[in-house]
Amino acid sequence: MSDDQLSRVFAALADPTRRNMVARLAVGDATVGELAEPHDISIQAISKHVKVLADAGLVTQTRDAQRRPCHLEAEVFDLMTKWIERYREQAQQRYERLDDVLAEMQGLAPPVEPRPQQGEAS
Amino acid sequence: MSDDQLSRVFAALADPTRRNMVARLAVGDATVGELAEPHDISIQAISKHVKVLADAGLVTQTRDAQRRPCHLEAEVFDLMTKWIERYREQAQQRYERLDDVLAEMQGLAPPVEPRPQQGEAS
DNA sequence: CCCATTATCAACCAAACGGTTGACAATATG
DNA sequence: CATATTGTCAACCGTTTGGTTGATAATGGG
Repeated sequence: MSDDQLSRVFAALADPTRRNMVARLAVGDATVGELAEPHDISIQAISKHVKVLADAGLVTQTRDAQRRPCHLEAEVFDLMTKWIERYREQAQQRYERLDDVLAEMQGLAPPVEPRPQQGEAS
Repeated sequence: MSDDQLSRVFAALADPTRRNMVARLAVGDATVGELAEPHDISIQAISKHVKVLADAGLVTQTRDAQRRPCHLEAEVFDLMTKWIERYREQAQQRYERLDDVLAEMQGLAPPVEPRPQQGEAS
């Protein structure tokens, strides 16, 4: 997967409206109009969202008369998950090693200040 | 995980510079300056990227003299992966059911027409 | 053939984004 | 204390994003 497509996939899923559409499409294929129904925005806006999802490779469209049924492509999810797992695992492993270090330190050197502070309460 | 944070996490990872920083942090904690080094942009820009990652919960910062070491939080990855898996699985299952249907259709009359009616999921 | 339905294209707009530069806060050290 | 180091804040700027409305394409039904 190209870096560029990965960016497009993450960006596509960063919008709650589009995540809703993905959730709907996971249930079954749907036309643009059907995707629009639960939302309070114009069908043109939904059409644009579909285009974003399609450009990311998350959705494909076919034709059925005037309708353009949208279909969710499961493959892209796998590729994205792989990227995530790669770094999650590394970080997790480092964390577990840290646990070992902390366990070893118990009863030895003075304990590290547990929560050294967080500047902002964002 | 709130819808809002999920949006922030996906948005944070949609930027290649930030994904690079995550990759670097997966290897080990790093200061803002260290994170900036491989990139050709100002340290202020990097500082902003760190803030985006922190707001998404992907990174925490502590203090060490003038330095602000950044630490990758593995937990958030799990939560994101869970969201993804939920829909990937549904789509995959539908795909497999479609295979069944196609197999069944060979030499048979079509069963009930699947009516993709409204089905909202958050 | 005309018209209703469905979706896209085009132009526009406000807000957010990713970058810049300049100022300054926080801290260690000569 | 003066200064160097490290990072953040603030203001600004061009581009992208997510929405709008209006026009138009594509198609099927009466």
